[in-house]
Amino acid sequence: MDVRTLCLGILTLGDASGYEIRKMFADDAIGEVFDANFGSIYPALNRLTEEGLVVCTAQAQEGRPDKKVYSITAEGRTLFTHELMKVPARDRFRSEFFVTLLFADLLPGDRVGDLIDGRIAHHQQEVARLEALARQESAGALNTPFMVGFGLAHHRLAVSYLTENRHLLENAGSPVAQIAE
Amino acid sequence: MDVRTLCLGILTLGDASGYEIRKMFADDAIGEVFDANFGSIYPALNRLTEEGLVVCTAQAQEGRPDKKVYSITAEGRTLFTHELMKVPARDRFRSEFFVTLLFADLLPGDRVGDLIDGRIAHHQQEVARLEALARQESAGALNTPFMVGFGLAHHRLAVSYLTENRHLLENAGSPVAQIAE
DNA sequence: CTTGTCATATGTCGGAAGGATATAGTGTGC
DNA sequence: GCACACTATATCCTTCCGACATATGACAAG
Repeated sequence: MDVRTLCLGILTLGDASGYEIRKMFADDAIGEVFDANFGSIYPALNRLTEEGLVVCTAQAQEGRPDKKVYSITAEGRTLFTHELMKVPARDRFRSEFFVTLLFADLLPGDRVGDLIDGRIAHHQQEVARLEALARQESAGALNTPFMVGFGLAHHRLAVSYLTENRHLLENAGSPVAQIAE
Repeated sequence: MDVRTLCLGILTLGDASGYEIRKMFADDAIGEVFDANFGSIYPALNRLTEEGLVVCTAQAQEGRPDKKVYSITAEGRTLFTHELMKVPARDRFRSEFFVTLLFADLLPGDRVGDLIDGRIAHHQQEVARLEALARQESAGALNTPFMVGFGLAHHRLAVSYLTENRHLLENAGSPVAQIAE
């Protein structure tokens, strides 16, 4: 499942421009489970257009630059449905934050605490953002209670895990603490 | 932080071959927070060797093919420490499974349940695997209680979240359920 | 009035890497 | 002897990530 397929999926829910699609990944709950940015979205949309899976209509706007709105074709819908029936590939995850924590004993003593504090704050911001999203009446078709709830559970776990387990790391590089052990 | 940096980090903990490094990503807790496979590990090691950040020693083995063991240089250590002090980039996550669930209403009625069942089973296997890892006396330097605990928390959350919230999806495509609503 | 910032828009480039594939050696089971 | 699994190294091609570029329009600050 590539970004092209994701764009098809999003367009099954309604027409959108490249910029709007990218905003969905950035702001909506779909961004909790899939990441895509301009560098892949625009080439994907261009390719889909060439392949007749979407059609593109240029629109002028007032107070804003012109935009290109993409609509899915019947062929595009068929392909997306077919892709959806495939066995999902395994998840992919990379976190530089956690890799850094893995080598916490190489960091200066207060660096680990700072990193963890900053990270907890980030997750709390995300919780607040998703809670606000959940409260919206017209949150958008991508922000189902299931998806928003998953994002919330995910960020809340991170906060609680870091809070409860930071003690395992925070004295790791401290010679005084190691002498005490 | 790229795979090259990750290889350097792993080699600070001891010499290893490309295959062993890849096995760490596949089997150890580091694989819960960073994904790398042959396609990126070997080019990374070759590049690190060219740049003098690691040195490579070919070793013959009994009962197995020969292997190339990589050792980090002092220059490599310095670079890794320097990289570790950088602000970690944001996490990257993609899950075809959850994307598929996002379009659950396009799936046949029992497909969603099958996907969720299979997914829960997968997470439970991972929990069992990590629990066994946590019980090992010599689990390896990469399998710290913090990292293993994070992986366990993560998979356990997935199981409980899917179990408790699958009802939001499983009647999604059912006309009978929608009439009842 | 000018400059800077932000949001809305589209787009591209170069390097990294993901998945699949290839090859080789060794051992085990049928 | 063949198939399979594990240990090993390696590569290829497609995708995409992060940074960057450009344009339009609105707004704020000096």
